[in-house]
Amino acid sequence: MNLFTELRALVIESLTAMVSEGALPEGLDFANVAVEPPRDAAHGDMATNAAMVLAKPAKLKPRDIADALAAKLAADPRVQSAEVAGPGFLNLRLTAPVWQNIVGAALNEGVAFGTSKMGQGVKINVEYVSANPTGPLHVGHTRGAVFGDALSSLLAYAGYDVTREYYINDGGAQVDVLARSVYLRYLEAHGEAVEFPDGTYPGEYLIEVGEALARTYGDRYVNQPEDAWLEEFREFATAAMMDLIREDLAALGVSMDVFYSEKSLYGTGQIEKALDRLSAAGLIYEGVLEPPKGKTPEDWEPREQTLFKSTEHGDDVDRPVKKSDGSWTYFAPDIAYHYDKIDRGFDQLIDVFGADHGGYVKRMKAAVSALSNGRVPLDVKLTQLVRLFKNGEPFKMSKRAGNFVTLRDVVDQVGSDVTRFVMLTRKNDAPLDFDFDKVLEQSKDNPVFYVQYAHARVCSVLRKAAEAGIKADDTTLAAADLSKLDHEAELAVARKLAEWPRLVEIAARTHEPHRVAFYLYELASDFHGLWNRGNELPELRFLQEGDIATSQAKIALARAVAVVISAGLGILGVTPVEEMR
RNA sequence: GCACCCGUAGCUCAGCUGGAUAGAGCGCUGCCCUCCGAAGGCAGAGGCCAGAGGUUCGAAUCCUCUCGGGUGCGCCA
Repeated sequence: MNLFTELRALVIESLTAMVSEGALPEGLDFANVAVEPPRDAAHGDMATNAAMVLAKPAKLKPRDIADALAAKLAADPRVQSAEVAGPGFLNLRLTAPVWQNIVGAALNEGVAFGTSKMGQGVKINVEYVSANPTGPLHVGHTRGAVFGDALSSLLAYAGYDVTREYYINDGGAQVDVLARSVYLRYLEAHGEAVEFPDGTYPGEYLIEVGEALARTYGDRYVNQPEDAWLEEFREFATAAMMDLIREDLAALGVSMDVFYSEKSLYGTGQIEKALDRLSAAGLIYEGVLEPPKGKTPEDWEPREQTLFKSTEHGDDVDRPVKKSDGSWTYFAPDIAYHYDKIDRGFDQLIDVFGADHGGYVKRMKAAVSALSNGRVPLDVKLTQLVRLFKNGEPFKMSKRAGNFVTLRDVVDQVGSDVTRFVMLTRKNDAPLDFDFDKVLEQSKDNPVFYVQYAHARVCSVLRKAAEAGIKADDTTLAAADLSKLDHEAELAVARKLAEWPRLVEIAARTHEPHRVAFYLYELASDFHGLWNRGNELPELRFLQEGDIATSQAKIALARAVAVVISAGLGILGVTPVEEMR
């Protein structure tokens, strides 16, 4: 239940009535009429820009429209007052029952309070992580994983039909490198001394893969030429790495709906099919690319290649789909992969990439635009790097994986919940500082703790209520006499709760799950503020001795806060705690 | 050279399809708390939103340019 949507409907209804009464001309477009919380709470509960937006097309003064609209709105039982202010804003104050009902709605609807029909069941595919299957996930992947997962949950909460997908890059040269690397570990398992030349993966995580190969194949491939074992080792190692990656993801609480293999695109005609499609649109040609100005590679020489005319769809230069030896570039299977997503009927696509793939965005959008005739929008979200700290010092770790900090290193140290929350308290395109000590600190300075503490406090109230023999299940609380929530400080918290459904829609529309984390922090802050005021004003305490009805109303408010925190943390993939330890 | 992202308080960062006097935390200053709701609380100072133009009723937000930082730029994915 989105109160802002409801009030906007009231405003539109009133405007429509004004048109039929002749107070406004026919044919006005109300699309830009908004009902939002004012920046300054002193202005009221909600504000609408209707008069300012309509003044020009209606050829009327903003204040005249505002005055007439105010009179209409004031007649609604939900509206306590409607005042014209500033350049033509209409500030609304709503009656206390409106806010009290929000508390009841949160309790009745539970964590579904805040779900939206905005998505209308639109099929949306979110591709994230998609790390090469050559080793364990590192910190950069962790951020992408958390972001993609939270975004997916957010979109599902907002009414979209979401598919979470991982693209396995198992078709390129890097899996051959992987195979050669495990071959060395395989030899090592047979007691040979090996060295890892440049261009191989020296990480210790391959030792057990080599041992497993030794168990499976015995010494059959020792001192055999590469073409004898390469394919088998590649399959084996890739499968092992994907198992590893799945475990890493599971440790973070991420589970994918689809793992899509790049390799599965080869030899099935799918790549050809996608390129034929582009070709039919006249977007494939043989040509020679100009060298990039200012940074010409040493070995640059003009070369004719098969090119995709991505410039027709917004890219800066056309992009090659075939290498000079006639094999596909990495871009070709990616085109086919995205074509397949379109084929599977997705209405919208989202790709989550690391920031180092930023240069890839335009060509991918161009491909999707061309392949879907502009029907399917692709949004590419780039996640910036994570800087690790410990005690304020830059942090490096490098034993198991070679030279990078793994997802496991992070999750094992601070836990999945903390990792996820911290990584979502920053916009995806802003770099993130992650301090192993600070994120575990139990103080107000730590947003993770602060939000969890608010939830725990509510649980504490519920435990105390039980001890006092006060019935406080959600059904009972929802039916409590909420009109007893009449203190301004309590209504302020209810107002914050009313923002939740609206925030969900904004965050989903902008594909920005960090907004959820910031909202939860604000809600927790308001709740802690109310709690603290109970120190000075005993009547604001949640348990009122000897007054069960009032206690239940106040507990209802607290519980509603916990419900929304649970819902929000659920989107972020964080478990709300019942007590702090 | 070109493209993309970023530039907001001393620091780290929010800021809604453009809305009113630009917010939060940390730090700083002051006050309060002698355990029973203080793993603190209240208040205050602190800003040319990198800069300059433009769009309009109105710009941190949209457009153009400049400066500064990051990332990327044909047979690596």
